[in-house]
Parts: sequence; C-alpha cells; structure tokens
Amino acid sequence: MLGNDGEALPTAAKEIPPELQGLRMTKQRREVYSVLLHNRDHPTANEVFGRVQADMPSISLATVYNCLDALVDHGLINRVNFDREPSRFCVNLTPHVHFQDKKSGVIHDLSFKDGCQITDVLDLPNGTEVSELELTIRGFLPKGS
Amino acid sequence: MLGNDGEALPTAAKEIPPELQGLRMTKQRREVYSVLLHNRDHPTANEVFGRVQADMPSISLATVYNCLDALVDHGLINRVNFDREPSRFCVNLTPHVHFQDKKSGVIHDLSFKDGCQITDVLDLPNGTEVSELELTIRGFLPKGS
DNA sequence: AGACATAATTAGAACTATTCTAATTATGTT
DNA sequence: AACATAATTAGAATAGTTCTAATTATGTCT
Repeated sequence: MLGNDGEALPTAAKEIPPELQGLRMTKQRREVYSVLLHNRDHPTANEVFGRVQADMPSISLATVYNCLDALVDHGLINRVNFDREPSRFCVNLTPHVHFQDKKSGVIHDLSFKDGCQITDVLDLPNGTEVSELELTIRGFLPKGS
Repeated sequence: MLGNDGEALPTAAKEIPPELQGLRMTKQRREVYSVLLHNRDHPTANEVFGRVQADMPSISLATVYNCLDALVDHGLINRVNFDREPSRFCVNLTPHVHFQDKKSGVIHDLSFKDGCQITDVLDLPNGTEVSELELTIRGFLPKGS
C-alpha cells in the first residue's frame, strides 16, 4: 500500500545508536526498531506487527504496541498522526513534517527551508515554550516528483 | 475542564452566515452550530452533546456526530485533532493553528504573522498543491498571558 | 552460577471514539 | 395532501488502542 522512499539504509540490529541507553533492548524491541529502520514508509502498529511476525512469529500485537511506546518514550522514533487515523511511526529524528500525497498515499518527510522553523511564521506570545509540535499536510505533488 | 477565551460572541441562531446554502438547516444542526458559536472552547462531540441536551434533551449522540460532520463538510466549522484524542470542533474559519497550554488545558487559536503562511518555511517541491494542513502545538504560555 | 527483584511479554478482555444499520420522522416539493 | 428524499434516532458494530493478570525474561547481587 505505502511505498518506500528508497533512501540508503543501515542494516540495523548491529547498528542501533547510543540513544538506547536506559532502554532495555529486548529481542522484541530490537526487532520492532529494526523493521522501522529497514522500511521507512511510516507503518501503522498493525503493519509493524505484520512485518515483525516474519522474523518472530510468536510476538503479540500488545508487545508491538508496548515496544513502539517504549521507543517513542526514549526518543528513538516518532509517532505520526494524520487526523484520527491509526498512528504511524517514523525513525527520522531530524526536525520535519509529514506530507501525504493524495494520489499515491505515500507519506513523505518534508524539511524546513534553511534556517527556518515553523514558529518563525506564527504569532506566539513572547516567552512561549513549545513542547510538542505536529504538522501534517495532505495534497498533490507535482507530476513526476 | 477547558476554559473559554472570553471573546465577544454573536448571539447565534439568528445570525447564521450564508455559507449555510446547500445545507438543510434542521433544528438539531442549528442547535449544534449555536452551541459551538456560543462557547468557542473547542469542545469534543461528547461535550457538544452535553451542551445541546440542555436545550434539546431528546437529541441523540449519533445526531450530534451527524450534525458535526455535516457542518464540517459544508465548511462552517473545522475539526481539530490533537494526536489521537477525540476530535474537537472550532468555528473559527480564518487561517489559524491550535496551541494547547499544558498548564490549563485550554486550546488557543494562533494566527500567522502578517503576510506569512506555513508553506513559507517548508521545502515543498515546486507546484505542490496543499489540500489540507493541520498544525497543533502543545506547550506553556508565559506567566500572565 | 544461583537467587532475587524487577521489568517485559503475552493472550485475551475491555475500553472508547466513532460509524453503521434499519426504522421512524421530518422536510421541501409537486 | 401526497410524495420523494433526507435527517434523526437507538442501538449494535467496529477499530484502534489500552488494560489485566499470568508468565517469562533480564540484570544484579552474592
């Protein structure tokens, strides 16, 4: 259903980054994280479940939810919400927003223009502390992108 | 739970704007819309249900959902989603984003700086057509705003 | 290594916001 | 008034997610 952006990807498992400190890296969490690293198409929990089952048929859906929560809590992945659709998960930790192409359904990560952030264009009271910010866009990409 | 921003508000019912063309204005839809106009605190469907029941005890929750959907479809109100929490509803039709103060829980409408829009700071491919865009922010307002 | 405390996993039940179904009622039109 | 159509309603159904309680794994301390 959803495609893959096709970037070069690390081979995971062996290359799990140091943010993992403080998170008990169980087989299940490693596998969930690895699945997310290998196919960065913003899968839902259920899609992750399906992919993990290929390597680990005995895992339960509850565990997938638990693992995803743990990874989000430790800042290794992000949760992405479009409206009230099922949450999706994203390993891209750089500041970005999400754009879903209405033709293909593919979700793309969109960066900011150099040196820009969203709050540059917003009328925020001086001294406001932003803790969480989520921007989702749907639309049509130009032909041939 | 949620407060009211305290703006001057029209008395509704009598002052329903012309966008209503094409929408059959039933007692229930009028009442739902009127409730939203009178207290602009971004209530959930369930909160709207509770408020409408004061004037119209026989209304059903399904009708409230139907009415909200109809009003959204006709562009009279907007649906607001924070994560996967219950949808909230907003009569403000001007371009704005939503900020929830983590201290009070109150949701504020935030405007753009003069002449700015979000896409100004985003790296969108040239010719991208944006159909829907939602930005939600959570954080802390400075003391005494 | 063995024993212990703690945390993670699991299956399944439970929960909640929302949507659906089918029957009834209201609306606007001829 | 009669008709066709759309809206309302109660309640059942659905779907994503969370909870519960039992089991298993993990890391630590001796």
